[in-house]
Amino acid sequence: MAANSTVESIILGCLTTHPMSGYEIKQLISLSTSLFYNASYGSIYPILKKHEESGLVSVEELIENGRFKKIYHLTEKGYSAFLTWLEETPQPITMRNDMLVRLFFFNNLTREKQSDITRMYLDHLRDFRQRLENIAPAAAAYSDPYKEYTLRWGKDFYVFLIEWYEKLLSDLE
Amino acid sequence: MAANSTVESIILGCLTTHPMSGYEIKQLISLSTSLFYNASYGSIYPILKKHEESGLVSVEELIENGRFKKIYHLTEKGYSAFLTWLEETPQPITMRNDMLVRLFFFNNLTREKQSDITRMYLDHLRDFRQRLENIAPAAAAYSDPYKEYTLRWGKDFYVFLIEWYEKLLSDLE
DNA sequence: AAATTATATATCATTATGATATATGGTGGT
DNA sequence: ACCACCATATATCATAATGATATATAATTT
Repeated sequence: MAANSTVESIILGCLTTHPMSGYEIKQLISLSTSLFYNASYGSIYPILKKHEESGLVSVEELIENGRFKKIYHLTEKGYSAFLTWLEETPQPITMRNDMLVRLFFFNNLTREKQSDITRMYLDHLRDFRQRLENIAPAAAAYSDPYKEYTLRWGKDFYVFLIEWYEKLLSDLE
Repeated sequence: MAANSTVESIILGCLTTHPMSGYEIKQLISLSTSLFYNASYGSIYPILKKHEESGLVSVEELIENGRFKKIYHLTEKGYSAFLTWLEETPQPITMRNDMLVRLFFFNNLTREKQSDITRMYLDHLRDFRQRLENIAPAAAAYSDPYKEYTLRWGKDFYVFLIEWYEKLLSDLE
């Protein structure tokens, strides 16, 4: 019923595999969806509290190795709300692409500084792409083809970006 | 001097071409950078006030056709702060990609619903791409190659997305 | 003449980030 | 054995940004 936001739904989605703590949800998001949709502790903990109040999750409080811990379980109502969200029309992409803003105003820089910035950015893109390649084997162990698809998207996107800025750099020189 | 944020710098960047009102800045952003970096009135007006207090812009208040209006001028200090920001290392991309979150959790849907959502999304992408093609002639009139580059990036990105989801759809079917 | 759209500024509740605070358990080095 | 550091774990807060709404007038369309 509840018209959940995307972050609210990601949290429910994480809990579909197994019950976990807020900390583990954050870890999972960082390793998987963060490339295309991130969430901070400052979002996650308040949303978990809200989900509890709405009955979408239930909380199991326990002490593990002497450490206090809250394990969140997805309720039937929570899974139903998640499915309702999942079937909705996807929202358009929004992004914060700092490099493109700089390119937009490149006419204020010398040709040399333009090339410097583009080269620096290409280094970052190549580095990031390599990190995505490195986590590929771990993701393959998921045995969920859709998790692999989203990782594939990330790699394809960074290949697109690298080729695009390589072309830009050669145009500048 | 001032460690400006990207939105703060976009506003300064807009004023490098000619003095304009907050309303005109918003219009300009919507037509140009919004694809890769958007800003709302709720950001723009408070930032303009802040820029005025920092001496990065000066304000000219006037009445045009009986309507009250504030025209913001970039000061030398403002242009200098803009250049300082422009030469900094670009920040990594962050995005909100709702469709990829749904794909990440596609295992919770029937094959038919998966295809429906993907097809709907492809319609949206094709529509959006067409709108980008339509504004191309207007942007060409800028006579600034870097403005054209960023528009080119937008079009290339949407071509990438359309091809990617066409492939996904054929995999699903 | 009426309705709608465009111009123009401003604020507000809500959402989200990034940083910080607090605390304990485990690991590695000397 | 001790210390430093890192991982686990929850929580809050100032700051930032959105999307909506309020207000007002001019211009355009019906």
